[in-house]
Amino acid sequence: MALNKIYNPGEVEKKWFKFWDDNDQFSSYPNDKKPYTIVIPPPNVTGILHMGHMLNNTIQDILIRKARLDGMNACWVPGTDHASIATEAKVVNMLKQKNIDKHSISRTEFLDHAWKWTHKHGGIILDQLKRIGCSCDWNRTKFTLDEDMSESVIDVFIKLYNDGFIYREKKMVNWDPEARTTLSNEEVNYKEVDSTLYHLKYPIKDSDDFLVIATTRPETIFGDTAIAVNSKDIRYKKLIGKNVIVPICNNIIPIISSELVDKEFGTGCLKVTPAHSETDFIIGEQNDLEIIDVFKPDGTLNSYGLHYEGMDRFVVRKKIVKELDEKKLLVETKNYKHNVAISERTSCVVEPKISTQWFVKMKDLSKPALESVLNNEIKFHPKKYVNTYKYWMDNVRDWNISRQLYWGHRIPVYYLKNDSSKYVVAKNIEEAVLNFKNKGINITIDNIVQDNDVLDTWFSSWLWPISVFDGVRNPNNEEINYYYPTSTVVTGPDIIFFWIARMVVSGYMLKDQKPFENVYFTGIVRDNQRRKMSKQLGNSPDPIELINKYGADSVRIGLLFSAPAGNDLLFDENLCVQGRNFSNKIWNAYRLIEGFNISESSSISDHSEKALLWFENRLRSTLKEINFCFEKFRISDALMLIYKLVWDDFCSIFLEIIKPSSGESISKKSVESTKKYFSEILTILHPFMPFLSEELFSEINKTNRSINDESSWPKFKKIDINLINDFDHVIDVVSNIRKFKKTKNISFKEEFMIFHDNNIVDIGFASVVHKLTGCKIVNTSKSHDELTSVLVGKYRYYFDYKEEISKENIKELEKSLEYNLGFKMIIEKKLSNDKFVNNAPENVIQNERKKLEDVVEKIRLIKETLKNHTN
RNA sequence: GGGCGCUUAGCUCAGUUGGUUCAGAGCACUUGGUUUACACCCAAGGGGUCGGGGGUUCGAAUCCCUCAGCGCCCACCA
Repeated sequence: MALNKIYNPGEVEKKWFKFWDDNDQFSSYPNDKKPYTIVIPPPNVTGILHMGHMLNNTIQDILIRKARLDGMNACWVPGTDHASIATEAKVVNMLKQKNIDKHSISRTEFLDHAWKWTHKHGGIILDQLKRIGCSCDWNRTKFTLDEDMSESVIDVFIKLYNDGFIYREKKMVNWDPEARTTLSNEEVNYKEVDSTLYHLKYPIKDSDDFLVIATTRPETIFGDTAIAVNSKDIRYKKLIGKNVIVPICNNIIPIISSELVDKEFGTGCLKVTPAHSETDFIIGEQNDLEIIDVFKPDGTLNSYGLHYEGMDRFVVRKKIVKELDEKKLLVETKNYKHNVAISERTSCVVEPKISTQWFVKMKDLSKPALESVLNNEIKFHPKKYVNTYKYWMDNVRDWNISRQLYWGHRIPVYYLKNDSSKYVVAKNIEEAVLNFKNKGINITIDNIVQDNDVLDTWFSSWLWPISVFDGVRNPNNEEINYYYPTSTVVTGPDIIFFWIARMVVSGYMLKDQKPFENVYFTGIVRDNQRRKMSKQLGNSPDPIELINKYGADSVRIGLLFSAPAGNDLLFDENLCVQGRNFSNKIWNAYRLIEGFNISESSSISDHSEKALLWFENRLRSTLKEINFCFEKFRISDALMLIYKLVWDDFCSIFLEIIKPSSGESISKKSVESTKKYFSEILTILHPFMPFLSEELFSEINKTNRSINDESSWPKFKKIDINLINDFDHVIDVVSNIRKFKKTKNISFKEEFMIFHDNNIVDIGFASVVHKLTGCKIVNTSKSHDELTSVLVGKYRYYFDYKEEISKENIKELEKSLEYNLGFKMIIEKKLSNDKFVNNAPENVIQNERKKLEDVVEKIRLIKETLKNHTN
């Protein structure tokens, strides 16, 4: 059957994924082999694949497939995350389009919609991961809201509460008015914006005088409960204790002193709004001020806002400035740059708010987690992120884990209906009744109510490496004991605090063991202008479309061609083209090998035999480097080594040498050995290009089994150094002859004789060189004196060339002589320098001496040649 | 404001302990080429004061200081 000139990945990929799946190739069970475990960073259940996923999961697949070939029990656990706030936002939007307001329906109704949504859109991403070729143990697929996973989450909450690590407190928290929930500090980003600093007059009571305060938030004046000045500020010292009248609402509030006020900022007077600023809250506590919250949960003003009630905070800001201006209470406005808190999920401006929430005490829990990273028990790749990690751990703050959402794990706390200050923590409502009873409160189910809030998504994610093996509920089951700690986790540095740090904390907390040995941080995928990929810019390609266009293998390696760990990746579709070209190159190598006309009788030629040995050495030495790269998690370097091994060494040199001339046959032994090497190459290639390698491996070996069954990662054997030098020498000669022909303007086809006095002719040198240069090489019977001679590179060639050596050639030689003389002087100078001879290491001095000898010899040869031709 | 990191060819990046093999790779580019695996190919070629300046050393892309530019993280003053 004639093979297509171009590799066609579509059918091949479908066929092999089905094969892997049908044969349960990626299933893993505890056995006596060494485990290699990766838990997937679970993508959002309703998400779709983007380039970041593609990169991240390709790397995981490479590591897993490599481990599998290394003979380990490779287990990659897939799954999805319920992504509480993100998914809830999507469902809310969907409902909005149907004209349904989330707050007009019950919790149960909402959850109904959410589950329907999840069932409809969920799991798409898992199928997309299969298209990439991900060799997960698909039977293990988990979802963070699965019953067992949820139970684990609740168990951990209860355990932490009982151990005193979870508490409930009224604190200043971040409030997302759009999602109407609190956020953890990690979910808030800051963005610099151009804003305005308003200077407002506050009349002093029983006086004609007034104070001027500076604020960016005039809409919060209804919550002002004091004006604070610095006690050292002589301007205002005598006013402390007096009262001022808040504009518009006419509240009477005191002027107090606080060290927290910066004299230099604004006017030196701070309006204190304890409900809406962290600093103000502290000042409020110190001075026992009233806390007036002026906002409703959705960010509109409540009844404290008087005639502004029900209007949005930003609308009110504009209107109130206008009103103040009309009342001549606006002194001036100044342009001002400052940072605004933005919700990571909804991108709306976060409001500081006083609220009662559940928190995890992090300080003590973090201690072992910090140590394990600092003492390299857990290794970060690249290392630089250790610093980031350390800083966060050193300054870790308590973790707000409650969210005012429906979609998630509901907080297992039960309150008395008529007195919410009395509560118990329990697995379910029946247990809650019992727990109340133990506290001496006898009530029935009807009198208690469960906390309405759910837990932060990350409160389930941080258990992931343990809970997927059921290690929370059954701490000593066979699976957790076998697979935990896991080997490597692959993720982006953006979730180092959200996820990585917390997994380490929970690992030590629950298992007294690290959760993983290595953390591989990928970079962010950007476009070729360094812009982040985004839907708005339209610069984010759909990985599935790319796969359809180029094939999964090509996109995989295309992404990896420029992705060192931790560096951002600048994606360009041309990388996929390069990947596709590489796929095709390999495909055509296969076509060549498959099309050989094999002769049963002929014995292997000298040069083929030599080439085979040379390539074997080349393969081994490259393999050594590749293994080193894998140890260091230098995945793209490993790929580049294979790329060059295949393209340059195997195709351009090895195959060119052994392939017979047209119509001629090739020895059976050559073909068999070639196929053996090709199989090994395919095996090494397999983690990177699983589909193509499987296809060609099965074709070349006439098997219908997988690489994983038939082959293993090739062993590194000792290299024959002499052989490499020997053959590399041939390649040097070839390249020099090509260079020479170029300078002499001799076409490839034009044959001429080269006489070489090197004894390597007997290893098939002549025919190899002929094949690669078109030059015929003969052992000369003439004495060298009779021939023209030229130095090309570091070799000396004797040519029986029609043309006499020209004046130009002589010029070149003279130039070379000058250069070498100059070089000789430098070395001589160096060697006569006492400082150098006394201080430089012996081997360096020896090298310099050797260099000098070489140059002297070179000069001698040039002089000789010049003499021959001037005579 | 605090911290971390980066600056090497047109682009993306290697460069481990300062020393032969250090100025490299891939891509892009230029030139030439279809000889039956592959034009998704082959061959050849151009290119860089290693961000600037100073220092240590016999010797610096590599170590130190300094300046400039860029990126990231953390905190966040109304």
